[in-house]
Amino acid sequence: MKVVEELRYLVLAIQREGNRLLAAELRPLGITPSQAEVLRVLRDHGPMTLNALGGLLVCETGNSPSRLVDRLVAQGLVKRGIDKVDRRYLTLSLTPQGRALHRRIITAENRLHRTMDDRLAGQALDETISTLRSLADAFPTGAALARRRGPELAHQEN
Amino acid sequence: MKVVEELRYLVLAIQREGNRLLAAELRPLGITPSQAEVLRVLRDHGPMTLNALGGLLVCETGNSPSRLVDRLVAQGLVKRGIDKVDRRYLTLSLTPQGRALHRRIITAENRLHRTMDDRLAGQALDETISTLRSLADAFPTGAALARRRGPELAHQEN
DNA sequence: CGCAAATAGATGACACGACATATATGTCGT
DNA sequence: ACGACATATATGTCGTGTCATCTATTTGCG
Repeated sequence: MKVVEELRYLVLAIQREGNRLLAAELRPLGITPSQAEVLRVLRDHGPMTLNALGGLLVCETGNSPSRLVDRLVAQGLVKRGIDKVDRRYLTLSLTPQGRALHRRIITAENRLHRTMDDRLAGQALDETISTLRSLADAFPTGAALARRRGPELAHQEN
Repeated sequence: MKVVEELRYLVLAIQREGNRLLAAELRPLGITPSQAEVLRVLRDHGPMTLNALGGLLVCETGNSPSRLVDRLVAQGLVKRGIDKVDRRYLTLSLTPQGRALHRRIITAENRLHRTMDDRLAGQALDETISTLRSLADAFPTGAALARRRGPELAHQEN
């Protein structure tokens, strides 16, 4: 098996299992990993339009995450307003419940991160991270992630 | 952002983009990346039951990939027979068309792999691969992958 | 034998993701 | 002001993935 092919399958396997574990941690909170990412981005990067949100999400490319946001609005976690000046734009922001839930999300995510840390048993990750970055940064969602690491915003991280 | 968290998002981004690119390469062939993985496993690991197939797939955990196989059977790429001795078991194998299509799949995958190689620009991947393996191997789908790497060690014939 | 437990697979339900297309709103050239 | 174009968002469709539950078949134990 070619090296890049093994890399491809490893990435697939890790993404699947990570997602499954995170989904299990989040299930008691009534949300999914993708929904959690939306809440995270809205909390860190303030009120924003749907397109801007899409530009910062890793979990969804290209498309406007209308339906993803729909479910969060339906749960009362996100407020969807219409821009007064240009009625095409939405203004998405967390509701107080959304903000409160996000604190519990961080706890759940930290449990996953602890599990991952244990599996990695103190291995250095620097080279791995930088290799994966050079792969990811060339792509839209990788760029989204880079944007969240962001030049301008040094928001507080959990 | 914590290191393992960055790792998690990088893996997500790379998986998404890789899947998108591969899907684009495979679209002219009328199949999806998951379907391609089934054909690959069936070609490499002979006729097998649905559960055994599920045990070698990275793209789907736990469940029997009934519906995934359904579409391949509908396309005439996979033959689904019933075991004469124990009628609970299926016998899945590639049809000649499935075998023929798999050759074209390899070409498509190689185009993706070339793209990935270019992005990685000759960086050494050894450490990255071994780090990711230590993460993946602890999980079922990672184990599936390990089983595919070393078919000789695999005594999972059920 | 006769029936409970186990095993293989199928199916229902739900939320993604991706692509294509549709709708609503705004901008701009003339 | 009008109409083509552009932009933001919504929606239809399809194929996963995941979990829960269901059916069919075989096994095992009295």
